[in-house]
Amino acid sequence: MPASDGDRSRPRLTVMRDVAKLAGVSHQTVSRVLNNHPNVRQETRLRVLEAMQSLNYRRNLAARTLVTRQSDTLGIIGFETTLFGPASMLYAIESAARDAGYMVSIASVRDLERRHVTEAIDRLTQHAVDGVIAIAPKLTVTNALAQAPPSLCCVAVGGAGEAPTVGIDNAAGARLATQHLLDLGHTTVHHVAGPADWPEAQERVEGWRQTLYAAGAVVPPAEPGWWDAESGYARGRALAADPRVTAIFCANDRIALGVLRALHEAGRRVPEDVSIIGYDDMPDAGYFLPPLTTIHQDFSELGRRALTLLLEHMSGASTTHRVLVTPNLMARASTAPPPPR
Amino acid sequence: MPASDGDRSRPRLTVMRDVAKLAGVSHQTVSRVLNNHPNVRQETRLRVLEAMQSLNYRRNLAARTLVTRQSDTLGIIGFETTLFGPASMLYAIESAARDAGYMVSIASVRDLERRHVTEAIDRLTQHAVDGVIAIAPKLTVTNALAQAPPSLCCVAVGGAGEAPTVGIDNAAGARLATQHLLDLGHTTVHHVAGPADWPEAQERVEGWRQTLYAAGAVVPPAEPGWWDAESGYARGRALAADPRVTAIFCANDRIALGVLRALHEAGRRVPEDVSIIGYDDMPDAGYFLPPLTTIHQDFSELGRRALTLLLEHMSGASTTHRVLVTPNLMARASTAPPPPR
DNA sequence: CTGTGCGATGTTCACGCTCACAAACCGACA
DNA sequence: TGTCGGTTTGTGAGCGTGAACATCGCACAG
Repeated sequence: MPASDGDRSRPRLTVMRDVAKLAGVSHQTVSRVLNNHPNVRQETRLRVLEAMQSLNYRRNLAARTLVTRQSDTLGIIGFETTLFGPASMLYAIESAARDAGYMVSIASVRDLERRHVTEAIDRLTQHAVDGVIAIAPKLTVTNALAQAPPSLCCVAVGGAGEAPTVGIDNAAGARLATQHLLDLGHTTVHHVAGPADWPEAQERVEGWRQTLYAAGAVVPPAEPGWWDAESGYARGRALAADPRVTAIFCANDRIALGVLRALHEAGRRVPEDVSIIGYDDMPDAGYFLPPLTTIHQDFSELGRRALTLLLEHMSGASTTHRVLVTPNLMARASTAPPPPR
Repeated sequence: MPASDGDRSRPRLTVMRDVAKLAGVSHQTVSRVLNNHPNVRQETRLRVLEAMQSLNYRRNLAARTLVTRQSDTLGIIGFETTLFGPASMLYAIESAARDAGYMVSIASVRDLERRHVTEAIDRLTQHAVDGVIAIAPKLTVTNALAQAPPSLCCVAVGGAGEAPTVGIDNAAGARLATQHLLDLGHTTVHHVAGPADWPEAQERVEGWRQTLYAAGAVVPPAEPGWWDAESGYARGRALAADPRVTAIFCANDRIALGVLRALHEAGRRVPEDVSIIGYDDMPDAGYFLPPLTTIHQDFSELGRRALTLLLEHMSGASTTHRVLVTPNLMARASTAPPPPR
């Protein structure tokens, strides 16, 4: 003989109706309590809350999403998230999102071909995210973002382009770095740049160039490279061989590490012979040989700002297009006045 | 006068019924096509697919989740994901998950108090994830995991504990490192350990100790510290002051960086006077001064294994409890035979 | 010619929730 | 006492999908 029906294969989880029955109200009242609707008598509310607690009730978000069409979930499009910068942004965004009551889904992109970005947006859309933040250091991304369905709010972090953007003020950081070296007495500053197709790298080049120009200093050529120590080492060797080089601004700390090694091998001391300044203030930059002067960026602030901007756009309350976070200088031992000539 | 009803506030998105109508079938047939049900005539299938394409139909996953109780989403509990190791694991897991058709939601944990971990599990549960992978370098996490609702499959990455675990074989890595130094002729090897409450750090201590013991070498004391260069620097100064120290195994590369600096300041050359070996092979370890010999870990492999294990457990096909990935040695310039006495 | 079995398709219901609307209730005031 | 404005609560419908069951057509054996 069959047992009482209803307990088939599925475990039969606690739903609103159960809470309602226990509290002696309708399911709608439970819903009201859950959504903090004002028109619920205090006593009723308490009874419902108690019932929820004793049944260990959790509302089914899928059902909620089905009817409200919003998921309280944000999508993040990630790129190169094993690097310190992007990883920090990711973390910062996630933290801010959580504090704002959002869940975060992540869609990493192996390379920045537009196709892959579009596909990532697609996956996120299908999972009904309410908005998207893209860690988007290249133009392809921000532009692909602009082509997302108009109902989907997107914000780009880092880089530049058509979509609303939040970023570190790279030009300002580069100016800070360059000016610091000029102020120490160097007649000019060399630059080891990042990749040419990354806006962040270009903005740093720009800030560096402007500062030199404004100071009436010679602007040496700056050939681009990749973001790693290997690239810094390769170009550092060339710079080390040139005795006129007394100050080098590196597009990031990893590049600086490579340059440091190249100078060391060439027998040029830092900072006595050559001053080096990096960018990022990655962990342990203070323990390089010598400790690296660098530009510090507040990634948590960046994440918070990105989230705020996204929420503003989602609620239609803002049309701000670009938000910049100001970086600051961390002076350490790798910079000093130039050697007496 | 009111316009035709149905187009109220909400944009009225394309649903199965629309596709069905266009293809001249019932919505259920559309559902069958979508789920690759075998019993659909080829011709019908094509007609439906065509209709889906022309309407740009995407199925509503919330509705699907509501009825199937599964979301094709995995949860990741992240800790310290701005560090290289965890960030790499995160990325690797996400990649593997995507290839397996899963979306990934992330819940970062600021600190590893059990309370916070439980809370993270809670958030993920509420969002109906099908399973959880925790980046869990401390016991609190794996144990909290074991307390998750039994219906929720959890796998821990890194560390050890009650839940099924995937990790790098830290003891093996430590043996590799220690043996490498012994083989070079050092009479014993000192160790700068990681935090005492991190299993990964303890396993490294254990592997180091075993190797020394097996070789009949003196086992020096190894006081624990944190994972960063500052900690390495502090303990490096003490070691640098002891002329008997000729070989140091550091629990990770960042610690090694700090030790390197301490030795440098004390005027002890690496590797001529002292050999140093790290752990992690973080990016640019090959550009330290000197390039760091270290233990390399394959994080992608780790991520893939973690996902595989989780899926196996979810399908009930496996009871494997612990999976280990073998690390290998990256010999670079920071290790050499001891100085002649 | 009828019955049987199977593949292809349609019908109906349930998933758990929110929304719109209706009903009940309460005090106030003419 | 009746009506009115407001608050509190209940009822029913519908969100888009998948599962169970019903139906239909057809081939083939008896």
